Amino acid sequence: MSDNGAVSTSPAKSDAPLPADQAEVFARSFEGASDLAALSSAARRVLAMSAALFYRQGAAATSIRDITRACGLSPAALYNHFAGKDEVLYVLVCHGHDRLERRVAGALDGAAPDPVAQLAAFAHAYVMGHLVHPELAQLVRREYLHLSRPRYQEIVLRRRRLRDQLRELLRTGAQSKHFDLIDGPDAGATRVALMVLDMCSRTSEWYDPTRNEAPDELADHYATAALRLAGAH
Amino acid sequence: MSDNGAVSTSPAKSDAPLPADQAEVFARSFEGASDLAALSSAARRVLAMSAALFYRQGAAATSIRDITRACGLSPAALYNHFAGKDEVLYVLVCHGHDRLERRVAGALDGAAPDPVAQLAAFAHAYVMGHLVHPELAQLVRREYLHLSRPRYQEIVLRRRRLRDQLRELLRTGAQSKHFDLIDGPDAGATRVALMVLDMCSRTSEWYDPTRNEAPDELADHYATAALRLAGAH
DNA sequence: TCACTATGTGAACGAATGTTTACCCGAAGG
DNA sequence: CCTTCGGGTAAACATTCGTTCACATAGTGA
Repeated sequence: MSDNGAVSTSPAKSDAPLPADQAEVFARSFEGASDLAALSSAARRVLAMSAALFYRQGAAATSIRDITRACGLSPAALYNHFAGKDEVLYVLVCHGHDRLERRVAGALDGAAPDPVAQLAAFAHAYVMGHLVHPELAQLVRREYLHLSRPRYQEIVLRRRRLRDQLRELLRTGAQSKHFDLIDGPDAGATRVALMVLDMCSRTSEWYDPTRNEAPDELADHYATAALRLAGAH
Repeated sequence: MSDNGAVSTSPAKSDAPLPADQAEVFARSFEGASDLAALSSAARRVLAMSAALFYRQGAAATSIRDITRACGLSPAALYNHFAGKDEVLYVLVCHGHDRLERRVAGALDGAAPDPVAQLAAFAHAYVMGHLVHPELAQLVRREYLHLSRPRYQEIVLRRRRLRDQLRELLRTGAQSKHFDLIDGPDAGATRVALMVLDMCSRTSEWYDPTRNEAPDELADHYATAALRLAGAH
């Protein structure tokens, strides 16, 4: 159980924006994406509309006919651009992961090399990655579970890599006494890594730009929270 | 985005236990449930099998025929016990919430009245509620989003109540200087409440009783982590 | 001009969906 | 003994699903 009750931007609401409007929100997140640059404009429209519908009602409840109807196309037209629904979802999920991973890597590169600064940079970037396009983050997180088996496993690996990166950061930082993890450096690093990732990633579920502070302000709070969790000094 | 990569008990795996075996796991969580006591044994079998299948492949991807076939029944038999699939899911989700809410309320009652003890008790009970039957917790959390509109809203309210309880606890504790919240007592309480709930509730996603420590040991760690987040002294 | 490719269409495919209907049986109660 | 009824069935309901097929149209490069 769990969400939290902080439901503001929640799915399947009657007062939610129309799919067409929301599709544009997703389309904006496509700008400058290397993987998506090769796609035709029609394919990108299908992708954006799929994202809006997947976000609104879940990929399982969204039919190909839903997608193509919203695009003003016939169902068969989708197959000119994608092999099927699973591939559409896969492209979206990959896009979301690309964004996040690039952002985190960039932040770690740009920060001072000491563990405390690195942890703060990681948490900050990780939260930012969930707040600049919260809808995309939610979509990815909820729907990657329903990918076909091989694609699902590929995504699991990508997620695991990110977690291992954070855990290693915490472990070495604990050994050099920059952190005071609740448990030892080993078990503690794993646990705290999960705490930080879980806590930060959920921000996309309730974040509402009209009611909450600016993304980087909120990300600052989460970065200092991560330092508290790690017992940084 | 977000899960974390700590996927151990994850859904839709080929090496996952058979639905029949897993149904028994869910059935064990039904014991002593007041709401479910009135149900016939056949209804409980349907419920347990539904839980196993919902957990394994999602409620949207589980057909009534799937459920009844696994129970050795005809599709029509389900309608002797439930109004439809939505009601089956609703009963399961309510059951999960009942368990958690009762556990948290009991823990708060049994703990010392000072804010620090209350917060620790809340976090401990909240984590325990997610670890004694992690499958049920995962099921509830993933699938309540797909309930019919009115039932979905009812569940949202129940979740919000729990969050408000924790926020109030943090707010008054901050005013009495027991906590040092990152922000002021107001904005800080909301934020820290979300951090604690989000962090704790995700435990059910990766917890594996064969690889991790005992539930109450892990809950202890999360309780002290919550105290760190709140800046308790 | 001609072939080609990209992008679209309508119609159909078989399979699966949630649900309803009419019917059946075995046990409990008067 | 006969009725009632909870719990079960088979069969059919109208939809919807993802996908494929044969075909149309438009622009492009040779």
